[in-house]
Amino acid sequence: MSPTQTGETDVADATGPAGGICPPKTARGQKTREALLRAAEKVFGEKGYYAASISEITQEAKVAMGTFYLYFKDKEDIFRALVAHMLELVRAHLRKHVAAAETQMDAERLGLKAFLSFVSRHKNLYRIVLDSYSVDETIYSSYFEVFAELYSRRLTRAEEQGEIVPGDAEVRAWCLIGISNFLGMRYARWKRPPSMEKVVDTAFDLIAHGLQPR
Amino acid sequence: MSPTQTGETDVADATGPAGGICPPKTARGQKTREALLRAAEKVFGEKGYYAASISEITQEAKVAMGTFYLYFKDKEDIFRALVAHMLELVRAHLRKHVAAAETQMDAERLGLKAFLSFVSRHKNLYRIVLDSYSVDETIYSSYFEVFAELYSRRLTRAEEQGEIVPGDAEVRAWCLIGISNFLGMRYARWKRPPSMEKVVDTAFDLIAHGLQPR
Amino acid sequence: MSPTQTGETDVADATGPAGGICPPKTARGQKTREALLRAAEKVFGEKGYYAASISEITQEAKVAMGTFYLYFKDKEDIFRALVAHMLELVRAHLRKHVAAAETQMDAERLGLKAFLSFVSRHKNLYRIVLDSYSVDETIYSSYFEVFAELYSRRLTRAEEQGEIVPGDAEVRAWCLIGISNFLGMRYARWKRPPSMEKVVDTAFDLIAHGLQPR
Amino acid sequence: MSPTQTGETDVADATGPAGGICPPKTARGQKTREALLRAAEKVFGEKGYYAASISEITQEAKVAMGTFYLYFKDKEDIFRALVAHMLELVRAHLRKHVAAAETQMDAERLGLKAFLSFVSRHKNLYRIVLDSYSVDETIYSSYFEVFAELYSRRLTRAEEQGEIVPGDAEVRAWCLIGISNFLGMRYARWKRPPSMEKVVDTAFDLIAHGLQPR
DNA sequence: AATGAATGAGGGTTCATTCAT
DNA sequence: TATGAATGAACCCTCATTCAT
Repeated sequence: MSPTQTGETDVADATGPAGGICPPKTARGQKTREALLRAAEKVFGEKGYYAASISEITQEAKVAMGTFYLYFKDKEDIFRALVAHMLELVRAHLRKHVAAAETQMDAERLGLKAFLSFVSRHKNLYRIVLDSYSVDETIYSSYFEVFAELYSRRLTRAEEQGEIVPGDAEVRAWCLIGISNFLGMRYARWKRPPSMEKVVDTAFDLIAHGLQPR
Repeated sequence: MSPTQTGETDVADATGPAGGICPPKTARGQKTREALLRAAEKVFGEKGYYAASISEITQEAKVAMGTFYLYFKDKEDIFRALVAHMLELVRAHLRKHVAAAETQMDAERLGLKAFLSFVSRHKNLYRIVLDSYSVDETIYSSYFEVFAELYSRRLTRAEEQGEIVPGDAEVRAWCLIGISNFLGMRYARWKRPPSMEKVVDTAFDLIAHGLQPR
Repeated sequence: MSPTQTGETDVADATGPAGGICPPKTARGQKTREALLRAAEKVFGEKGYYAASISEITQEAKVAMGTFYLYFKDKEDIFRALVAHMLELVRAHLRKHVAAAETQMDAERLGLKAFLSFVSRHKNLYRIVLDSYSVDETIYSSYFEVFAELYSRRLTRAEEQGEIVPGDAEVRAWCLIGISNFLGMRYARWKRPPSMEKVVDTAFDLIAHGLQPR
Repeated sequence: MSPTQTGETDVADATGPAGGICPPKTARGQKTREALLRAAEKVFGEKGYYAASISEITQEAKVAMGTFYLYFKDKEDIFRALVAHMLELVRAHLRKHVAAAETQMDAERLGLKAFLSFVSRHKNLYRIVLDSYSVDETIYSSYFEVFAELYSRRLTRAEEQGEIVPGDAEVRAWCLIGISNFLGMRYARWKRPPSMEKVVDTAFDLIAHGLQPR
């Protein structure tokens, strides 16, 4: 799954002799751009957006400083591209693990579990997502909005199929996001972490009974 | 409720003109320190930690740059003090509104509502709490840990009194924090915000049924 | 031997509401001034003129910052007073130890030894003397000029009394100062320091034979 | 003789835009670095280490402030490099003038003279060497240790060849350094400077007779 | 005589971005 | 396409000195 280029497309008004950043035209250029994104994930993830410097990224990617600006407009641009990229990774991961679900609530359960397994392996994702709030509140919001819509759709469907008791899908969606988000964030950092099974069971029990028809 | 001085006490070895930060010895000094904290709340809240400069804070507080360093070691120090201060505010607000509750679940409901009303009036709290993650992950964590303990205790008590079905109190606590946190964060920014009544009802319904004995 | 007040007397043009620094009139004031000088010796000696701050001195002396300016015009003023004070100490020490000498060359020998013993007990003297060069070259020069005159007079007398071969007293004086100064500076810091006896013997042998009539 | 890079090599862990100070990779970079060192010699020499500011140095070198940090870690770093550079200059000068000497004591005489001629043309060297003491005592010490070894070796050889009476070479070395150092320092600043011939003759007479076999 | 809060100019340092090659 | 030197605005922080009490 290649990284999207959200950042660049937003800046049609880019000025400058070279006419702004354009997607790489050669295979070599493609390689360089990807190396920069990979480096950005590492550096932003480890040090945070503000503590990280572009030169650290270029060093990590083993290119010269000037090269950076051939592919990204500025520091924020690469960060946006990175967040979009990470979002894609999460969604792909969830899609894969939820595919086998037979009911909406089953999907919910599998999704929760998949999410926990994802973040426990990508702890840096959190640093990046949270940093996005200080960079530009809308990046942060849009990140979660993607999930809000996903959850809303699922809840609506579940309601239609009589799996759950009727209720405001949007509010419930935010509740579910809140649950998985906090569990995910805490899971990796727990003092004495309970087994993932147990976490998922406890949380899903709450959710399932909270929503089930009565 | 006066702001705690977490930050400063950690740095007894600080060097500086006056031999490091020392608590103000006169009433005038106390006033100045508080003015700086108030200014910091405004500036950090509006612009975010990294975009804010110390000189903005001192200008807002109407003191000279150097005065800042009489009371705080650096930008991070005042930020820590501020987070601690805000945490106190939230807790005091919750304490007040939950006092009247007769059952634990009643307390849960009142607390959720109180939290939403608090954050809808202190939108800056969010920016500050989220920024704390980039400043120092542990500030962020410790902020939520306070609530985790509060919720855990309440859930344990509820379980003892037969109000809810048995289950892991810690995991459930993080679920509840996730819910109130995300609802709080979204509530102020909702496109077409539903009434707070409705949000609280929907969320509490989920929680109450999710936990109730069966 | 009380510290001289070189600094203040040089600044008759001091301006300000209080009409400049005036020597303390009360016994209490005298005490405070001396405490400041003692503190200055410690702080300047340990950290160097530029690394030391006035607040360190006032803290060491256990007085408030403002008090400093009741007794000294500024940082440089107390430093000058301190150098003058130290110079007095050295001279007094030498005077005492040289008193018993019967010949000029005997005085030379005893003086060299006394100087080494003085600096090996007052290592900070060196830091202060050398710092004086960056503060104001003339402080440094005047410090050594005192010794140059002392040596010149002694050499002239020695020559008159036939103890030594005739020669330019001033140049020789600087040679002797150079010798005692460098030995003094090195003595305390020697890797495996030879006995002071040996150092003095070796150096005096060179000097005595270098100057003796032939 | 190019300046050594003592300072920089010590700080491999330096952080910074370009990942710390690295030796210039292009001829242009080399030029700039040298311009900075030349500027530093002028500015430090004229104003002293503490009174000099980095921006003065960069202005003198006609480069932007930021450029400084491409080649030097900080003010102290360039100062160390400068001292090392000056030391090289002195040694080269001495080597050249002493080469013709036939005996060790002849070398001593030529060296003394060469040293005086050097410092009378490079008066700033003194300010720099003396300032080095306040910057870091070890710079100052290491500067003189180079000469101590040089003198020690020469004296040992002289002794072996029967040119001088036996004695502790190290103590004598410090005596000789003291002499040339103080004469050098005073020579340029003498009120009514005696001819250099006379100074050298007087001092060498003292030294030669002080050491000659008897 | 003493206090300690307040001042603010001044300097060091960083780093995103540009530019010449 | 790539390089890496150069830029300079922006900001943090220090500390000698003044001032009100």
